[in-house]
Amino acid sequence: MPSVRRVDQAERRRRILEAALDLFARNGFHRTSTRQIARAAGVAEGTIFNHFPTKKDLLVAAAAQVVDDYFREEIEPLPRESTLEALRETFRTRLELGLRHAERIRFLLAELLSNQEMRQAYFEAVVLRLTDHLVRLLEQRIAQGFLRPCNVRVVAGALVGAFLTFLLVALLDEKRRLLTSSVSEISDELARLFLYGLEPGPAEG
Amino acid sequence: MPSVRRVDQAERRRRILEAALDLFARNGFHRTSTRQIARAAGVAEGTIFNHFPTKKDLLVAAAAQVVDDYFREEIEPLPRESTLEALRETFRTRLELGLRHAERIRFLLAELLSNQEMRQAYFEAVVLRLTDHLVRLLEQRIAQGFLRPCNVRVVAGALVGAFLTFLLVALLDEKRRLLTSSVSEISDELARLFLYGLEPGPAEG
DNA sequence: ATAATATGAGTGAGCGCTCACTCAGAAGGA
DNA sequence: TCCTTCTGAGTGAGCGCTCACTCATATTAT
Repeated sequence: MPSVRRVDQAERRRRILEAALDLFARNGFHRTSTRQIARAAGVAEGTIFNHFPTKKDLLVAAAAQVVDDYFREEIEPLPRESTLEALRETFRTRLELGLRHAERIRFLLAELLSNQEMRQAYFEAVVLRLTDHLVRLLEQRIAQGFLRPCNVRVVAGALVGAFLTFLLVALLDEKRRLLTSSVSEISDELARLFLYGLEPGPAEG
Repeated sequence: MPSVRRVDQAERRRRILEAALDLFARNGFHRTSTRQIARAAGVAEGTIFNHFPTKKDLLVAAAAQVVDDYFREEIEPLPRESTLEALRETFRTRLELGLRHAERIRFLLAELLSNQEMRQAYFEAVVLRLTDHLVRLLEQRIAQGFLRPCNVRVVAGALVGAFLTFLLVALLDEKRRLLTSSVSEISDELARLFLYGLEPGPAEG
């Protein structure tokens, strides 16, 4: 039977991680001191180091938390009915989820870009996971004849890129000079772009 | 006539900036000390502060340098002949230039993501500049009837996103598990994707 | 000689992390 | 039940260190 003590311990750890992630996302890893984290978590500074050997371990745990939270809500496969509808809905739900997690995703990306040691692990966890999923979906639908054959890895990269960029732009564009459309308008246009391309043609109607 | 001293001064400033940018790109802003910069530039630590009041000023100047260097090589408008060819060539030259500047672009992006103060200024300088250029090109070609009407801002965002993502992936994917194709293959596929879309059709041949 | 500039040891602030100590609560004997 | 002993997580002042930045002095150009 788990003692009362152990429950409290897990809860304390969770609170420290929560406080750290919150501060990292708002102010960045380097601008956040362990003293600040302790104050925000309502514990003594030393307690942090009972749960996480170093500040870097806290960073790694925080980054893992972001990835886990994002992928908890599963990316469901495109329904078979209409490819355009399916693409649009996938874009919409993913963009909305991303925008909800935007601050934390920015923190994760910033760390990935500036922290050489974290790249390998999280590149695998985030980018490969996203694109592998897309690659499987694309291959399946090409086999079914719904999409033309193509270099699926390049196309998957472009899809992830278009998606990530909207998150970044949403974060950077505080004056809303670029993100003037709504999420559903954007999803609409992206779905049409990737399905029909930019060439004028009969697909337009 | 400019004195020898003044030439030396400008040259010194340039060397300090060069050394700082090099170290920032390799190790990140926070992991680079002013002592390191001084040693790399071959000057005393105090000299840095004669040219740049604070370390942050050095960061701002370094970031500006990256933007200037990237945009020095002008983005020429698409030639009129073949839209597919033009798109492909634009992607190819931009990707190659980006890959040459990759480490510095990563540094710039990392700072943009983690440094709240720099966002406003550099968002304008980088993202708006790139997309505004694309928006103008797209509108022009739509008016000429070469492309279907569309939400040009969304499409421009997707193009910039696909482009940026390949740079990021190139930087993160050390084991080359995603970037298995050559730059020209990638440009080829992207041009076809954005022009014809993914739907099977007569455009395929 | 004078002004302009370069120098680098020095400064204090702030950092991650430690460790001697505290004390609530579990364990156990009577 | 009550008292004693044991345990280990929690605590926070403080350590050692690094940092950006300063300033008295040296060097150099005119």
